[in-house]
Amino acid sequence: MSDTTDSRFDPAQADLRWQQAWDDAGCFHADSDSPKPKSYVLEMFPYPSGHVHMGHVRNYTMGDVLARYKRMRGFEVLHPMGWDAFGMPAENAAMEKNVHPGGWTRDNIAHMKSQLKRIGFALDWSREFATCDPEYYGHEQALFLDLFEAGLVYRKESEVNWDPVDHTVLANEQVIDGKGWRSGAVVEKRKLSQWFLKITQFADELLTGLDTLEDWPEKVRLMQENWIGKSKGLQFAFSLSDGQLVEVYSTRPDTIFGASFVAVAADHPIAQGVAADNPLAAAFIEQCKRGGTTAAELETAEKLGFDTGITAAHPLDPARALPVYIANFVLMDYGTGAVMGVPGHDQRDFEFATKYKLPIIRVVAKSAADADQPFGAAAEAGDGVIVNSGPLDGMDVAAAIAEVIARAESGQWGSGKTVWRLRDWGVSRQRYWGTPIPFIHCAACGVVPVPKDQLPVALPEDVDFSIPGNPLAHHPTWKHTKCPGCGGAANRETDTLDTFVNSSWYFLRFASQPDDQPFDRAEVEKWLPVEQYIGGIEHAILHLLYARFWTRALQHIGKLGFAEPFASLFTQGMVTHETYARRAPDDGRQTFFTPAEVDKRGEAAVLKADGFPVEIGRVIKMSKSKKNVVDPDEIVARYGADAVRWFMLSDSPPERDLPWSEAGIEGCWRFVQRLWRLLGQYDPAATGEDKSVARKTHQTIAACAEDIEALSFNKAVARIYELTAVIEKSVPSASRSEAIRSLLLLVSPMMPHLAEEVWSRTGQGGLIALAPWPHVDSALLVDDEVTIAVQHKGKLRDTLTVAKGMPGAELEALALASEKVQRSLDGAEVRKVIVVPDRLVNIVT
RNA sequence: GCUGCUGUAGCUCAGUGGUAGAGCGCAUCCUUGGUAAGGCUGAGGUCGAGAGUUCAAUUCUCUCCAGCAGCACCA
Repeated sequence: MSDTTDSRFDPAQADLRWQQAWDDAGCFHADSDSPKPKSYVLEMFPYPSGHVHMGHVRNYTMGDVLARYKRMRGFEVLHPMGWDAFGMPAENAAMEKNVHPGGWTRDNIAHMKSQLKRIGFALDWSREFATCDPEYYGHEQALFLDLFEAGLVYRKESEVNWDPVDHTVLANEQVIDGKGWRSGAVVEKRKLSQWFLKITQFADELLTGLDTLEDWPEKVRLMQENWIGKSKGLQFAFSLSDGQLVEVYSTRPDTIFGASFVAVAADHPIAQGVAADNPLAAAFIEQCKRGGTTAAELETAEKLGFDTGITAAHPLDPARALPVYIANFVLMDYGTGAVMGVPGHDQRDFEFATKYKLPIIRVVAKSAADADQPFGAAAEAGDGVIVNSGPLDGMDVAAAIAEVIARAESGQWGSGKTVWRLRDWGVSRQRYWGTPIPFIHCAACGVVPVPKDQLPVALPEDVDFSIPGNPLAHHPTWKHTKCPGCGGAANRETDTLDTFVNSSWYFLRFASQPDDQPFDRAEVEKWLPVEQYIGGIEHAILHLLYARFWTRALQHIGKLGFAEPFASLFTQGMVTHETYARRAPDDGRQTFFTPAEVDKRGEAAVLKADGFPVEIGRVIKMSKSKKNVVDPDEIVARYGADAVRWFMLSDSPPERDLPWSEAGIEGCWRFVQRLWRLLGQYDPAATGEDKSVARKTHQTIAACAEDIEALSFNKAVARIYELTAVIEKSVPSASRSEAIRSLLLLVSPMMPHLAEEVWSRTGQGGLIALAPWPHVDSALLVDDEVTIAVQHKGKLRDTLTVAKGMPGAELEALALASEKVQRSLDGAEVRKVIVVPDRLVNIVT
């Protein structure tokens, strides 16, 4: 019966053979001209750090299962791979190991590619590229020039976040708690001329566009919404006693009659002006600047102010003069850098007013009768009716806001304004290993774009990393060139582009890669938008917002016909592992050990080297510093690609973290072998029907399809376990053989090597990678017999097995006739019987 | 502080207005020619807590508790 003579599946033999067979057959080559419906499955491309880690394996396994499944369903699938190859680590390696960033990156790519191939991913490697390829970044330079012509690129002097360790500028979002996201160094402020992309021009579109992204996680949409940070309010000016004007912004102009002071930021011009001839004010400003910026420090920081002695006239009650303070809690870079203080209805203002004994005026109350209710220990920021506000009294908050804005506009002392938290995207980096910004600085002509026929502006190969700062800037010859305008001597721009620019359009280049332009619009539009994009939640804001912006910008200049690149987004969880450590007895510092150095004995663990116990710590994301990493190469070498792939899909829902464990991978390995034995029993000659097996088979096929389409791989896995158990317990029949064949097809996207091996040994033609998904007989999806629960006093007393659809009256009679039920009733009077057909009978006494 | 997510077997998770499930782990036993293994059987649950709606709530509603994540002097 069995054609599989080997008693065990040997991945070391099979994996490589089938990977070669797929390559030879060109199975995963995506044909842009195919008449089939198209599906673009994309995982976020990796940075070539040198090693594939478990997080990559999980990410790419998910995409791979989906891609293989889609192909089985008759789609022409684009599932590409490439390399996000520019960035700091290559330069760090260059400095530390005295290698060239390009060579280091190329070596890493070669190694990681071989690792990915060993896991058997169904990728179209013919479309592979690295963002450090001059062809790629040359096209990127061309796109950058296009955006420049469209007015979406500009240069301005701005205060920047300077990382003193990396010697580079950081975007706001790359500064975390005042420190560089990569170096961890405390960031300094510097003024530099920088290149910017006008992302703010699309702020509203990027915000409203989120509503169209129904297949994105709610969480990610919310994070982007917060990041864009739209707020509506009134911007207006106070006339000051010294003759100046100060602009303030408020989202609650309805509370304007509750204002009891004006506060400006320490670096506001008014504050600077006061400080110029008041040493006390200058000292206070210095004190503000020393204040910490971490969340914890801000939480506990006391609200502090300095009374400038200046007063501001209230625009709706000119008799009132409000004191003007310099305050440590007002930020210069949001709104106008100055606020009106309304202590009654803003917690910060409340704390400030309490400290400096300023009036706290109630202007919003539960009802008009509560107009003089005293405040408790906090401000009241909620809704209500306006009181103590002259012409606004009796209005609700929304009406009062509209009224104040209308009065400000007609009185010409202010106007309604929308303020965004989002800033333009500073893309200049003072580094070597990035896309050179294609501009030339000419003393006569100014800043001139490099003509497109001179692209790419290629990086020089000979660079010196021994001097701190930008190697491009101190290269002896590279920057010297001729001005395209006047032909005179000129200098190249030595800044390079933020690497997030590289990843803002790579998904377009995967779809179409002509030599003479970045992409062909028609071809891109055949594939895009990406049907399913999969990656880590850490890119929820930066990469995904930039890619959305870039796509919209290209649409804006007529290069694309769609606005959103990723129709559906999935953010997968991390791969985690427990940690093993010992604490030094003197200072309590932890020394961590790798899983390989440790022997687990039940709940405890000992160090192999000395046999003494180690502490088992929390289950956290695999990281080098905690040494809780498992190397995919070793695991694949021991268990083969399929067991690892299976582990990545089973147990945890894909959006949640997946705890790696030795026991887990062992279980997967055993299941691979169990399947091997079962699938080898395929016998096309068997006869006879087994309805329950047939039913289970078709139910599983239908459910697995739904699960895979919803990316609920763990559910599909659970159903495959169930079907496996059912088939194992069945006796030979045609139904059983069909079940085995279906099971083989169901597992083939997840365990492709095992599946090919069985497919070939059981004499089925061709490659299973190209076979269609099994057909579902919908007649077999419903059971024709059902089990009915019989309850009395809320407890189960008996079950009945009856034909599906039996009428309620018959069920009731059968239930009451049950011996077990009669025993439970014990002669009690039946008051009511609830019958739910095909489900249960409940007898109430 | 605000927002979101999650609480079901020892672990990781399915599931449902009506009989509480799977895999792993654990225990007993069998096999020792599928053997760095295979199999039988079994134990194990206040479905986070409380209240409400209902004949019936793990499921629906409300309140609370715990854990995780993101955001945050954003005016």
